[in-house]
Amino acid sequence: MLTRKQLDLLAFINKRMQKDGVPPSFDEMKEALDLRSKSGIHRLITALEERGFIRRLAHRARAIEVVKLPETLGGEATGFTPQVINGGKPDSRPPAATPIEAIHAMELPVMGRIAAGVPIEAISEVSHNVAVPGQMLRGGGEHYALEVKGDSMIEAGINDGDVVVIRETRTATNGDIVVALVEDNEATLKRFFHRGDVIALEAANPAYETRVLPQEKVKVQG
Amino acid sequence: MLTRKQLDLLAFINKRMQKDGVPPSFDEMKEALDLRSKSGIHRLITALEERGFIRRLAHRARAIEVVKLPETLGGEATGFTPQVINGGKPDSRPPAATPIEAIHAMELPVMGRIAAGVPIEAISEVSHNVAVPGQMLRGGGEHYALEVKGDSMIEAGINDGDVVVIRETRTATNGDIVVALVEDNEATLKRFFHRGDVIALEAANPAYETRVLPQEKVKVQG
DNA sequence: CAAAACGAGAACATCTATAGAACAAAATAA
DNA sequence: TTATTTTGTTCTATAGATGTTCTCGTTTTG
Repeated sequence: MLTRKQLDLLAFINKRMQKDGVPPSFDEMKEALDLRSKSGIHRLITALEERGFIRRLAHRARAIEVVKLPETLGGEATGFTPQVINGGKPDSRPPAATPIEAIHAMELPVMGRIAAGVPIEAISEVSHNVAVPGQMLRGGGEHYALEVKGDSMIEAGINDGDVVVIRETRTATNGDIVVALVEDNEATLKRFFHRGDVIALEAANPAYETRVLPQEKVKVQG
Repeated sequence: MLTRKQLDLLAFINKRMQKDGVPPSFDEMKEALDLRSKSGIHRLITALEERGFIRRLAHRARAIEVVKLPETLGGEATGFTPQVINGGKPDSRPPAATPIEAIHAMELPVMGRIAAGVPIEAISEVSHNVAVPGQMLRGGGEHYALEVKGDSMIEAGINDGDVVVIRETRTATNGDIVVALVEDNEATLKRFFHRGDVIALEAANPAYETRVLPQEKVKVQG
């Protein structure tokens, strides 16, 4: 797939990206490959682009991005034996090279933990961030993330330790799973129901009871 | 992808966002990069926007948002253990050789559906892609995604309709959740146990039985 | 509302970077 | 070996990146 020089160059670019965060210029690549002219680099770059290993923005300085790496540079190194599967079974192994196409994703702050079962103290500080695909952030508004403590929502597919993405809002409709602030000091993750003038917070686990609270004591947070 | 200045500016903006919660003004950026004019900043900002690293509202003060960070600034935090279902041994490949760790998210092909309960036909074609945060992909190797059909793994947090991320491998240790190919024509998602010279595939749902099969009839796929 | 803060962008100069033609030598494949 | 591809070089033309100064609207805020 790649010639020696092309591989060398790709390895160099990749190394520089890892180290500096900035792709090398043609001149720097020239130095690295011990050439006396940038023109050769230009051809190698073109070849790499043509083969899909790098991507570039035309006419932009240093606008190089490594898209995939060949196996020999570390995409895959294990010694598993590729088995031949018969019977018309499509071999579903992904292509040899590792696609690392970046997509639209955002960092969301994990604000702390929230109880899915027993309410714990209200939302506290930011602990760290998680990357979340853009698709999860539809609908506008501010989003944040919480780590779930407890198992009351287990039947809704939310388990202890899961990180949930919350869209900030003050309103909810029946059946929504919401972060509710109860009496201004307990945050809890429950399913929301409006019954007359009270609000029911129901867990998705029979082991927990539904809590019914006066409207004014419940604040929907997300 | 980015030039030095662009990277510096992006890093500065990001830092300020983390610290103050408010993006810096052009003047503040000007100071930070030791320029005498905001105009240069304006151009850098434009370049960053063009490359998709920041997003802006035109004609709004400080209306800058960092959308993504290049690998090297990787705010990629720790702690979050994603519910990645992958079979296979821990992988000790050096980070530098594993580019996918550095990427925030990538598209994985959903290769089809897999039975968590009753085995269905083996893995078939690519249906679509899903975005997966880079953190789920650590450990090197090839990854792909499968949509889960059935509910046998429900107690492991894997429900009907979930999309699981699979890391391709041929080996597994006891207790791993694996995609197993049984008798070359049924793919199934189960917990893997090696018992003497037979292999047990156990569902995480009491309603399903553990299947015990001769070693040679089971092939671990991921 | 009005002053202060802020952002958009034109114009100019300087330096760096990329594009690519042209030709020769070396490596590889047929 | 011959044909083809890959490499190495030199040179030139264009274009991008950056720094600077100034001007002109808009937005924020007291």
